[in-house]
Amino acid sequence: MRHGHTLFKTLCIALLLLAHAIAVFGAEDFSACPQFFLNRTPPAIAKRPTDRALCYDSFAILYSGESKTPVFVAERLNRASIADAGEKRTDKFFADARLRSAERATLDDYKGSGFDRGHMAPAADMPNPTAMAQSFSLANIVPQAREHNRGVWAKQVEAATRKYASRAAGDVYVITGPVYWPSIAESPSIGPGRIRVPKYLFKLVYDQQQNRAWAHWHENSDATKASPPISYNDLVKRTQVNFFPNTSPVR
DNA sequence: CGGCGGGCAATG
DNA sequence: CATTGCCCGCCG
Repeated sequence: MRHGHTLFKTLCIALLLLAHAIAVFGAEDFSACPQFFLNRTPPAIAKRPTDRALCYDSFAILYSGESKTPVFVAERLNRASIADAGEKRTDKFFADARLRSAERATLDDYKGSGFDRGHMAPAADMPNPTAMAQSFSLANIVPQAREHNRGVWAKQVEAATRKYASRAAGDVYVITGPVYWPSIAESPSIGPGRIRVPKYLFKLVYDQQQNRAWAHWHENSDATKASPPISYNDLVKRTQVNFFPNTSPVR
């Protein structure tokens, strides 16, 4: 009797710990890190079987075990977070142990591929050493054309977004991600793990104070030049993702 | 031009 | 493993 009671208590504690672990790591959804999403509401998207929600200190990832890249990465930037940014880069990329080995990218996949390991949530956005280190998870990375990554994307897109957030009155919600050919399976890939190479990259920026949104849309190519942002509605049409449910931003 | 952000690769 | 040097594009 006494023994049974103790066993029951132990089981209860184990279940609570498990539930807590799932919440912390966001294994099933983004309930552990809603703060990175406008109105604490993640994009409305039909999840594929290998998609996984991952929470980090300063960003959240919906990760695809099919493409072995993010589906999207969400951040919330503001004047304070940008003021804290500027950590020294660690450059320690790593295969993310939170993902099943069959569904994660490895360092080998990118090595010698000819593509840069391009951040979706940029390292330079990160406000502290932990977040900086986490940003080098390959779950936050896509194969990106070298000169695109270091040139127009780094300056006209990433740095420009930081600059905007540093001057914004309130929070700026940013969602960055890859776009593939109509079928991921037909998309080119790198490495033994067949990491898919995006056809396009987008970065959606939303200023909550002004209810304004715009999106950078770039072909993942060394030849890509700076281009004016597209509208929120155009991005929704091109990606078929309702990024901001129940919100209608203006341009 | 130097500095910065984003990388790669060779070396100990 | 960490360090170092190098490259690139862009900005002021």
